[in-house]
Amino acid sequence: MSKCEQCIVRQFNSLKHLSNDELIRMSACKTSKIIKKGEPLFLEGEHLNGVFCIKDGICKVSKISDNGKNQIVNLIKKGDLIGERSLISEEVSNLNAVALDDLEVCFIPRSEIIRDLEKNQNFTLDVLKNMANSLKNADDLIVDMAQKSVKQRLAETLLKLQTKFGTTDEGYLDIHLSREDIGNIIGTATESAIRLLSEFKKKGFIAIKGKNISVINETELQKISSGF
Amino acid sequence: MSKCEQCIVRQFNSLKHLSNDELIRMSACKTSKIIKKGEPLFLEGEHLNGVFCIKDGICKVSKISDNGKNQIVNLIKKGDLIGERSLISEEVSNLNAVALDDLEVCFIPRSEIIRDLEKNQNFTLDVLKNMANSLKNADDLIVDMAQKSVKQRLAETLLKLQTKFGTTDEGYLDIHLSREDIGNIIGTATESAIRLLSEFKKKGFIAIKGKNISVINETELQKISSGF
DNA sequence: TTTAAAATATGATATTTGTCATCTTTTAAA
DNA sequence: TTTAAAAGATGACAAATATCATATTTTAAA
Repeated sequence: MSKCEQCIVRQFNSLKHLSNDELIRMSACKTSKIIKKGEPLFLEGEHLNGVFCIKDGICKVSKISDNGKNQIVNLIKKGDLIGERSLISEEVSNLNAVALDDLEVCFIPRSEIIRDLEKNQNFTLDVLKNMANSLKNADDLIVDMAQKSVKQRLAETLLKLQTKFGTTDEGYLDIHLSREDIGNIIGTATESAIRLLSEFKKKGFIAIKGKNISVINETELQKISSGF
Repeated sequence: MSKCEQCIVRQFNSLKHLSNDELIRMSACKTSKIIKKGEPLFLEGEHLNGVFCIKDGICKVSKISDNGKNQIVNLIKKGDLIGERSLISEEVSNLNAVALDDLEVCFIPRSEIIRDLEKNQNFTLDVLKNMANSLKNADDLIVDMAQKSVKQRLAETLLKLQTKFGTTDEGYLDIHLSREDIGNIIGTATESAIRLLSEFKKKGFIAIKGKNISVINETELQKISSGF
């Protein structure tokens, strides 16, 4: 079993504010898991008895609307924590978390996190800062969803994916999404997502090879995203 | 100048966790303001040097999209705090706050709030809980905006307004929104909002008298909201 | 490898929604 | 009160997007 004190991933999230003692205690109670591609980390309505720290892989966070359609609200990657929101609200999860590729996670039990939140002010303040940041991102997304066209949202999403996940040596976005996933991120039918991707490709703004997408003309996508 | 220790509004937000000493210090540094209907409490890009506690009135919180359209992301009422998010992130405001009717607010300087966040764990944890709750609401709104039709969103919004603001003796929603505001909440053109309100009225789901709207058939609106 | 299932692609069409124009009503200022 | 401006209402039309059908390609299981 690996040790939290020596885990590099910790540096990317609020756990970096824990003391050595706290980390040792955490090591003793945490468990590691592998979640296979397509499998859920947790689902809506599920009681999360702790939080997950993503050691490797990407996780899509989504919610089923009243209409029965799936909307991806966030993509979580290596170094992120997930599950704190529900834990802090003392509610069952309001979201689904599903592995986009094979996921390596550590599960930290609820009691341990609560203890740290109550005893370690720096940790709590950092969790608060991250939550504030998530809220800002969510507000921005509300505005985009409400006011931008599907085409604008696709352009914006491609740019955001590039910023968040970077590119491979060949210049492709370092994340593999199905067309359905892309539709579920921008909030449109899969067919519409496919059509617009084809259009962007035909116009030379992007290149596509299967699930590999690369941004060719960032400037043009930026223009489309902001409505010109 | 009124005293925070004796202010009933405090009971509705995180300030209820402050000690008497902390409240006395807050009283000494806070300032009261009246914001006239239509006037901004603060605007996007503005540096908020503190937070506001709403003593009376309703405030619309919005953001201008890249397209130049105004999207209302929240309505804030008596007892709510506003401005903590930007303060915690140490950023300029990402949102506009404009008085929907005459607004009575107290301004609490940044240094005072930061001090309480650093010293009073219960206060911080409550701020965190509220932020977690706001994030959940924001995620729900993202899903609605992305997946529901304008008609569904209008039905849902009317029901939400009733829950949040209640009704007057005559049964009207206890909030006065222009048709433009309603459009800006549900993310549609003012004309579309007007048309759908007329349709709901004609079908007997709601009654309208100027800016007064009352929900007549809650069940039917609920059905529409969830897509039936 | 073979083969069935899933994912991708594209056309045709219907529906939803936005935009623009115009008219009426309400509100607030002179 | 009068009057100009703002808000509300409605029609006509255009644009965006969803839906359904079907074909092709890719993926993964037997």
